[in-house]
Amino acid sequence: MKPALFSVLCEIKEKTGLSMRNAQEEEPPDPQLIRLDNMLLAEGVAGPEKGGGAAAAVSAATSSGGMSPDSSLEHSDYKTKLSQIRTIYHTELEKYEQACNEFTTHVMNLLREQSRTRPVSPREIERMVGIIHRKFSAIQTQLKQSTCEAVMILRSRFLDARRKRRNFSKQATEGLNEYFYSHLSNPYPSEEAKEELAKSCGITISQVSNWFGNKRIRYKKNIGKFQEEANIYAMKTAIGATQQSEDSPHTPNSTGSGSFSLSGSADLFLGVPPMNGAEQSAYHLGAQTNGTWQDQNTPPSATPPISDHSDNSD
DNA sequence: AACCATGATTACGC
DNA sequence: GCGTAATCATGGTT
Repeated sequence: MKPALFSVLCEIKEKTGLSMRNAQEEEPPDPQLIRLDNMLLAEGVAGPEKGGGAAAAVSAATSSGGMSPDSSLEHSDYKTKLSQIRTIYHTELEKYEQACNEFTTHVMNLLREQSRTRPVSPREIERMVGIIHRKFSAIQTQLKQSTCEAVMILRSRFLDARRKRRNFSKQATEGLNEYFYSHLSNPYPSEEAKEELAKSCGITISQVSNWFGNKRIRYKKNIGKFQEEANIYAMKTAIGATQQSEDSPHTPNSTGSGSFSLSGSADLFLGVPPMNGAEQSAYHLGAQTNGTWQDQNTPPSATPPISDHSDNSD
């Protein structure tokens, strides 16, 4: 008697409540959650356990950053921090899952128990479970979000080289400057030259490229400021070249920087005082000052298409 | 602390 | 992919 009555009442409840609750019945895919999942997976936080996970994370980080393969010390530090995040994430996740299961079973038992004294349909229980799961998954999403944030912060801390900037050694800067000022009319080192510079200066090729990029732009922006430096290096290379030519009349093959063929640029440097020349001094560096090196492939005027100097005999 | 120098990154163009 | 220009973030200096 009672079961039959209850089932009827349940049916009525279903019908009245249907319109209200049907809306939240199906759950949307939630693109943000997917995004978070993907990121955590890519970061190696959510992936397979240990070892492979961390390695994958580091490789992903390095590949995306395009960093140099060295600096493994920082990476190991990064790795430990990342695995810390991983463990926290996993324990939290597990905790939530467990809590969710416990709560769900608890509620289910409760409802089942209550179904003896009041009309509770199985569907209602099901729906309740769904609600609980949704609530917990919302919490999980939050956990994922904060984990993602933590990883991002970690990455920006450790992998962003700007934060770990060290000035190059004196010799390195010297070598770079030497090349720059001795090729002032066309300060674009070839791949080979970059390689040589990198090797001799103890830095990477991309660092050489960065350096030249920065140097060109900063030089061009404020030639006056670099006048003194230019003179010093021009003098230096000139002296080096003369010494070398006295010593042995061969083309230098060591760093490729030697030789004084500053054609239009270095001839008057010796007479320019370090301080006053700033304003009117853009003169003596000729081509590159007004032309600003612009296009390397189409020389504006009488320059022959073959590179810049007489020295590069390779 | 303010300031400049400097290496690295980003956005964009070719 | 390499270049410029702008920008960021840190290292040194004052």
